[in-house]
Amino acid sequence: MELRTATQEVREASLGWMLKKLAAGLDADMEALLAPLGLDMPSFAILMTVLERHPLSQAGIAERIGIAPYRVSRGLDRLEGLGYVARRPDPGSRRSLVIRPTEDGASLAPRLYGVVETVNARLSAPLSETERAQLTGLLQRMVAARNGR
Amino acid sequence: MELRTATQEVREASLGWMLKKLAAGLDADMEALLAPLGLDMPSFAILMTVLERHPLSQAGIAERIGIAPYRVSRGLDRLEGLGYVARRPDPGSRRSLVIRPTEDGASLAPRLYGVVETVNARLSAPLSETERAQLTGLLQRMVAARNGR
DNA sequence: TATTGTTATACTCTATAACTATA
DNA sequence: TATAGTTATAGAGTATAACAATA
Repeated sequence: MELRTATQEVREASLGWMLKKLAAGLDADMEALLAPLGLDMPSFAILMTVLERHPLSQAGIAERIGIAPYRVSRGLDRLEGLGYVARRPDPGSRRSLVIRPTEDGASLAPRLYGVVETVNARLSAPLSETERAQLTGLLQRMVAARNGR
Repeated sequence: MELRTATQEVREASLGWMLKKLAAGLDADMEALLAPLGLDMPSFAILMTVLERHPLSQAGIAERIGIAPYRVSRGLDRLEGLGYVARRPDPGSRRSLVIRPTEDGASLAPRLYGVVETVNARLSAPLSETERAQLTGLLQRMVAARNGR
């Protein structure tokens, strides 16, 4: 009985368990907010990257986000269908394409940042400003440590 | 240019982005540690629950973990095949089964907690004891707030 | 021969609901 | 009629690698 209670705490109070729980809730929130824009998570990530870093090749997008090229291809199909980005021939190489946002895509930017902010605000609602900054700092160091391995 | 830098920060320094990043790395770590035991994530969650809370029906497991009954069924197939749990008839109802850990399953407990601890230690390696406690407290409140909605 | 981008294929995961047997 | 558990089926998402065009 004592063991059971202890292990219960080990798991449900563990950093990992809470992190996963929060990340799962976050995904659900994101998807709900993105659906009205016609976006899913991959196309959202691609569109954000294009807005931030254009001009980019598809290979460049794949590398930056860390997803496979074929997924960029599909994501761009969707984004192009929605009129948010354009694939244009690269003057420098006929086997490359240059991806840029359209005007519609660029004008969507504020709503996309709005999604990010909404989701983060909801997440950190129970925290004070100070605590939120604290949390951000701690997480940043954890992410940095992970990337550095 | 100014906009681009700003939005870059908005996204990559956002709580959500970091949370997802850390949770993804955690999953990879977990899977790597569980594979040698013959477990995947669902069967691990089920086994932990059985160890903590037995005796349980399958419906009880499903409800506690928050997964569909058919997934419990499949997870138990795996766990039973490994000899970690046993499905026994419920004396009180012939349509119910009582799930209990076998001796092998029970003796696996320390290794399972070890997995949880390893993963959490790795995650919080860049933090001091104080910071880790701080982080745990903040996350607990965030999880509680989410559950309470 | 290597690279860009696309597509076809297969594989895994998940969900829905159909099914058996109990109650 | 409703419930516990299982299974069949279909659907989404993912990865692998084969492909055409270009360098």
